[in-house]
Amino acid sequence: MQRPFVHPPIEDVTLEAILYALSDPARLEIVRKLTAGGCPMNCSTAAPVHLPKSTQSHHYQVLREAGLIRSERRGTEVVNTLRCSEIGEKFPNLMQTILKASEISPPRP
Amino acid sequence: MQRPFVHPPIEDVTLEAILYALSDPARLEIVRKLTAGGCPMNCSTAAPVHLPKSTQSHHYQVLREAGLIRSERRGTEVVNTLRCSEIGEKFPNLMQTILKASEISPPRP
DNA sequence: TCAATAGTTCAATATTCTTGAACAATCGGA
DNA sequence: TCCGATTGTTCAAGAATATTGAACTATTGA
Repeated sequence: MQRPFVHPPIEDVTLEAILYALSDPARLEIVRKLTAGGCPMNCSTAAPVHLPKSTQSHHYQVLREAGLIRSERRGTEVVNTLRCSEIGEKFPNLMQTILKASEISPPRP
Repeated sequence: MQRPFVHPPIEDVTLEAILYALSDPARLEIVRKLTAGGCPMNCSTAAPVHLPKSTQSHHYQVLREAGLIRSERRGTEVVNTLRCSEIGEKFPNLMQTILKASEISPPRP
């Protein structure tokens, strides 16, 4: 049996959990795609392609539990949406500023 | 022999490392104190009192390696300063917005 | 009914965190 | 100068998390 998705109410969403969720490159990329593509977007579309699907699934769980995304099953797929407005109300400018910062060129390899 | 502190050049400072460093409540509190107190500030002053000192030392190392603080030995103490201007130039508004968000009331226990 | 699709769950390994204990460096006073 | 106090670092071991292959679930379409 597959467990239903759990989404924390916005009151329980913490800055620390958001920062932690976004501190992983794969998760940050997912959120960037969800923002850019104009949510919603399903898992396989938003996730970096090179990761195993069990790892991807884990990353979505972290994002969900941090309160950043909302996930809904649509048939065989899962559709994810950013919880933009709720987060924007609780933490003004946070997502915009972080996403803007994520456009800065990363250090050379 | 005690190793000298290593501070990454600002080009090597990544958003991910900053977010990760700030995702820990103790480290976020340290940075908040450094900001509020008008840096510089030594370790024992800035760190949450309830943590073992080896843990505190570890948190300063994470902050240092993320590029958030600069540490200098002054006699028996270590003085830490936020690398405000450098970070502010590379990631505009990032620190201000995160620190502002950190003032939001956390969820009830 | 069956195969394909899209994810989830589990379990094992790998990595990272936390912290007590020992150590290092500096300072101030006797 | 020697000693003890102060500040913090380093090490090592156990605790906690992350990663991922493999098995499984649910849904859809033929």
